[in-house]
Amino acid sequence: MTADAVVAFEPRKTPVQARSAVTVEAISEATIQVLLTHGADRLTTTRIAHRAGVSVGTLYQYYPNKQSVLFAALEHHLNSVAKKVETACAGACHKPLSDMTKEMVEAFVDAKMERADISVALYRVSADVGGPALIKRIGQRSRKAVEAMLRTATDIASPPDKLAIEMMLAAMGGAMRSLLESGASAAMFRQAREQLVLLCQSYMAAATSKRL
Amino acid sequence: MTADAVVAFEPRKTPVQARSAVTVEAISEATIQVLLTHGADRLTTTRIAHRAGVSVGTLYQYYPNKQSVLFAALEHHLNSVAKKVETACAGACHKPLSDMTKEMVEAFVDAKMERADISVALYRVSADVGGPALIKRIGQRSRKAVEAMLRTATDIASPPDKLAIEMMLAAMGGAMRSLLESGASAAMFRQAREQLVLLCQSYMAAATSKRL
DNA sequence: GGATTTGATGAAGGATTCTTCAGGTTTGGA
DNA sequence: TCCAAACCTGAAGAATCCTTCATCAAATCC
Repeated sequence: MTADAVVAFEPRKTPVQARSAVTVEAISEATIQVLLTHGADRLTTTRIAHRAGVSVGTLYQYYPNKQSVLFAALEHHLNSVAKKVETACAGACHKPLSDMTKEMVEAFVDAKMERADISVALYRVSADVGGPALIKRIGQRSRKAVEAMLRTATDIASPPDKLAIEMMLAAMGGAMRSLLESGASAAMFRQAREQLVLLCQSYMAAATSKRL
Repeated sequence: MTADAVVAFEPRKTPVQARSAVTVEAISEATIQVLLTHGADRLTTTRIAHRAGVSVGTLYQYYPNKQSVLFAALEHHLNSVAKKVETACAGACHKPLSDMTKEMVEAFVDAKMERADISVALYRVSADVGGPALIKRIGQRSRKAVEAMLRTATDIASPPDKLAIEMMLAAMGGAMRSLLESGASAAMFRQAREQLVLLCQSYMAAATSKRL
């Protein structure tokens, strides 16, 4: 998974008939399932194919290699989370800074928690698949969404700058990762969610020098 | 690297003679070097041994398996960082909250940055070796150090609670990871350091309800 | 100086996994 | 009905890599 290997991550063939579309979906699902039930170490292409109810050859008809299968799963998950954050940002415009921050953070936490098991499983393989680069890319998208939202805040003159927003997102993501990987209880998550909101709110407020 | 495999992570034999102590040290160094020059994918026990100037058999005389070699390297790095944070905490007692926070955060950032390359290389293999569990354990140690420091703050009645401190440390570590993995420039790091200090300061202040 | 313990060697065993491809099956249209 | 394209199969090739162990060298002790 060196950087240049990423070029070989694109899917190999696009489904044409309905049955192959089903196959691809099954492989995608199976990947997560194998990850959850067997762990990252015993995640083999053969096992994924078997779980999906197809043969290995079929898997390799749609993905050029094992990494691309995992990459697709990771990408799907991160996109899903990012989309929810973006939706929350769009829905929280024209409100006070702390309100929009709260809604955004909660959307993120909830998106991650919704399938905590998948999140944790994917953290485990992220590094093997160029996860950091993907996270960086998707993180930029989220940053823009947050930035756009903050520009409409009703109680600040100018929004925090780019770096501050990136910092907040990185901190938010990192804190969430710690929590998920430590296998915290549901009760602890409720408290942690509040804390994370507070953390982001206080930072956003502090990073906003001038108020109206 | 499932949980039960961790039992096999302890070193196999302790060096008795001077030459073997040298060997162990060489293996440790070589591990990092191979990781940096060849990448995580081409990190093999044979290569590590070769780089260390010994044979594979020697390596297996001190480590029960490949994972334990990496685990030792990760542990060494994290301990080193934690120690610096603890030292900073000890040296920042009896000061205002924001001062101690600043010193602590800066110590952490500087410790990570000192060998940014190693930090990044180890992030890459962390998951393969049970890194999260180790991070959790060492994180607890750091939390206690921070907690003890905060209890001596001159300008607050009671320090933030356990969860808040854990949250801050998780956010701080996560943000740092993001930064390092994104390969930010030195100039950006200087700004990021300030931002991270601000983030932690504002959160600590917010998490402290009652002031004197 | 000889015996014992500690340390080092590295070829070879053993196991696993990724990936391919030649050949068979199903689908959909003409 | 028949054909071409799309799809699927899964045994086998090929490449790695981890780990061991019988054997040799060095160091320490008595």
